[in-house]
Amino acid sequence: MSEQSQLDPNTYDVHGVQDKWLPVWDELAPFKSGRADDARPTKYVLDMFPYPSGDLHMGHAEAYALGDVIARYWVHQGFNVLHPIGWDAFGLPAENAAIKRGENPQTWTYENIEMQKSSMRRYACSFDWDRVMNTCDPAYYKWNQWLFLKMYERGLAYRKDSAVNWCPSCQTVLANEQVVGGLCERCDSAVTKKKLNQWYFKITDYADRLLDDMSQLEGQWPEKVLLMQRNWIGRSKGAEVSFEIEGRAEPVVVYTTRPDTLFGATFFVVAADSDLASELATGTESEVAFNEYLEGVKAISEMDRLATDRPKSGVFLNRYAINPVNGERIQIWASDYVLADYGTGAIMAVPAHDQRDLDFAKKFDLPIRVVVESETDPAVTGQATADDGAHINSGPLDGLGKHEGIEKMIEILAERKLGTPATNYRLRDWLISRQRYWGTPIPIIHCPSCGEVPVPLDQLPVLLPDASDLDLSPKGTSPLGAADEWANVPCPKCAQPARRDTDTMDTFVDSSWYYLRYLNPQLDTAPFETAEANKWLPVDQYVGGVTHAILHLLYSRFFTKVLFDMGMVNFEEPFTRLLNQGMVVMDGSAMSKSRGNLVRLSDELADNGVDAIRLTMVFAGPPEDDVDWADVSPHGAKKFLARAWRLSGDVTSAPDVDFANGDLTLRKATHRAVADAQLAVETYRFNVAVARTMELVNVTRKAIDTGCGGADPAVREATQAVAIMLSLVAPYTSEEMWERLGHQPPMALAPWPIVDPGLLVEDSVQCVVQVNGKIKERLEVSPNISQDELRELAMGQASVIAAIAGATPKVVVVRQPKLVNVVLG
RNA sequence: GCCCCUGUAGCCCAAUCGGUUAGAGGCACACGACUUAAAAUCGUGCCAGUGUGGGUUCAAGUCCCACCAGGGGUACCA
Repeated sequence: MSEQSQLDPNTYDVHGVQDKWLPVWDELAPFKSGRADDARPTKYVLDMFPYPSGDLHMGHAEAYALGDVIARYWVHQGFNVLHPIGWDAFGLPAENAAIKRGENPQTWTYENIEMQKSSMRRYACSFDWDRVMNTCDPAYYKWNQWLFLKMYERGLAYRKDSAVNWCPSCQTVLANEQVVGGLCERCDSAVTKKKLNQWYFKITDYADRLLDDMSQLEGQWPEKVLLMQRNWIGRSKGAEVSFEIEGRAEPVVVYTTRPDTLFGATFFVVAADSDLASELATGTESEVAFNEYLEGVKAISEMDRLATDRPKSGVFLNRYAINPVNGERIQIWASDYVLADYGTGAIMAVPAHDQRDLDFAKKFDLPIRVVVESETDPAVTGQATADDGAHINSGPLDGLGKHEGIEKMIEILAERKLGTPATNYRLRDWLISRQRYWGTPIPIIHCPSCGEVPVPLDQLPVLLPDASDLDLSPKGTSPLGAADEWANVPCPKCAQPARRDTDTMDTFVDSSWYYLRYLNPQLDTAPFETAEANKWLPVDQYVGGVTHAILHLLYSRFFTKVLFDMGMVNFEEPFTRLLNQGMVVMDGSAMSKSRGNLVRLSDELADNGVDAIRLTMVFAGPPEDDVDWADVSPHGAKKFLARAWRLSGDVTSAPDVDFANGDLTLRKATHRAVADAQLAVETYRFNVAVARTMELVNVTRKAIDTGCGGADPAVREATQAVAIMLSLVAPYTSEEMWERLGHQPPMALAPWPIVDPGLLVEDSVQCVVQVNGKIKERLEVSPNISQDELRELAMGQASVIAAIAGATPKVVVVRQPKLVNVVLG
């Protein structure tokens, strides 16, 4: 009571309730999930953890408001909910900010984390604050290194030379996701390729499982995300076929999805930038022309390469391959339309049935042979035909359709040992090396005599050297390379002078397993405890932006499968349900300073308070849709909260009053509202749940003012239901209402109202009687009227008899209790 | 180019299974109350036939086909 006296009981004080309840919640810790004696069933709600670049913004406000609805709902439903938060704290922005301001990336990062943490507390996120962790803590990245070494042991971490994305301005490699339209996402320079020796995770070993296990996620993840992952993995089935090359001892293998069109292969193309192309060109009269062409190809920027309507180019190598099924001598060309790193880097070209091959054939006047019957002639129309049809000009395949043709050809090739069935993937291994400072050092030591030597597990973590002694500005090699004292160490095997690997890991490694670290963020003997993992995981509900639809979610799924194979977890998919929230935009476009449409979260919170902003986010529309701040009304949300709050002051019955004697109409409305809201929350229609709550507030207001009055027990029942439903989105208002209603905090732990099915049943429902679909009569009938009874009743109505006018009904459709339709001839 | 999603009042959005006269909620607007007045607040009210054209059905916002518009994904993957 002493606390309440600080607030004016007649005025809804937005900031007053925040200041009042925040310390109380800190004290009561209603969302603590680690108690050993907790017998409640478990749920794990996970929000994608934030990157600590400055304070929270509108996007965070939306995402965390949505995750909170689910977490708080499950708590009210009696679950022991694990809802943790941490920071994805390694990464380039910290390094860039440090370079710009001359600060230490570590200082910058931890300052931002503290700022975000305090904003989140005030925003009343239902996090378990005992489980906080940051990926840049040595206690965390130690286990990145441990996992890396376990992967290395299993042959899943390896080094290779490869052409990687390189930004000549930033002087660093870029991940695929940092190349936008061929340009560096930060400085807009044209990205080039550079051959470097880098570390990779062998995610391609898991391609089939990553693809096939998606069937478990069907219906639980957005269809769009599953589709994007399927496309990204890009499994295709076909065959590998050997072609003899004149003047070369070894045959060359090509991959094709259409082995049935082999009789239509009229030339052969190798990727211009492949080793094979150079080898075939060397010593021929085309060598000079080829080298010129290759230089030209290398000079083309990534951006230009992406142009789809680029004309085909290439050079004849003056070499010939032999078509294995018909013995034909076919020309070998080099071109950049064949990719060196997909399949075998060489193809059989079937111009009649592949558009790219046809474009090439027409440009260089190469032969075109139709082998699958179609109405149009590709050579004339310029359109390759890929439809099913009968094979022609194909010897033993003649007359067969596409599917049988493929099978038959594979059979023939196998018999003659010229080919085998084969599967190819678009997915590439995951390049994890970064030439950056602010990341996890790769725990490998390079020894001149022993080669790659893993850092012994008992010497982990390999700590980052102090940034203040290093030049972090981009210069094309890792800043760690300059830390000689750090890098020069004796080889763990032979004790001779050796050198640490100076690259750091991609930060996607950090986020691939953080959901397991929350179980025991302080644990010093393992990344996590298997028993705890099997108790809490897989995550029941994951919430985050669709921007991570492919990379983060694919990598996390990969890690989980590796951990499963290592026997460390007993599940193979980490996230059971996934919700992708939309973005917060302004006037239809993404907010940005340069556009001048930035809405500051701190301003919005100051004007309307935490609850109103959370409510606005949730009520704006379906959670997957973008919230356009121009279309919503935080002020309206605040008004509604005041309206709801006012109810709690008008309830005059005692807290323990028996609802059974309350006004029946209001009781029914309450139970209907709770039942609807419950269903809406469970099906992600949070905006609808809010609308139901608003409706109940309106009905209760009327009951108090012009109906049964504030003393009726039903008014208390309704108002308490409002408070609980509201606690999913507006925890401060809800807690305040709960106290005014005579209850103890924390209201977050109050049980969800139990719906009485008896109160959902109506005494009577309206039934329409149609004749030929036109409404002739409305009847009040019992909800459990029988089909025959209703038919009889309807057919007896004067208006219906008049409308039928003596005709014989063709059919009478009865959908009791709501509809009868009499259909005349 | 290919693939996917979405089109409901001025605006944001609702509408288990196909089933009453499409409307739960909100914004905006109009009017009324309060006020010297205005703002704020409270109350009352208003508006579309579901992008277009076909089809299936006794019955279509809901299912099917085509087109149009908007949004997203992808980029020569053989």
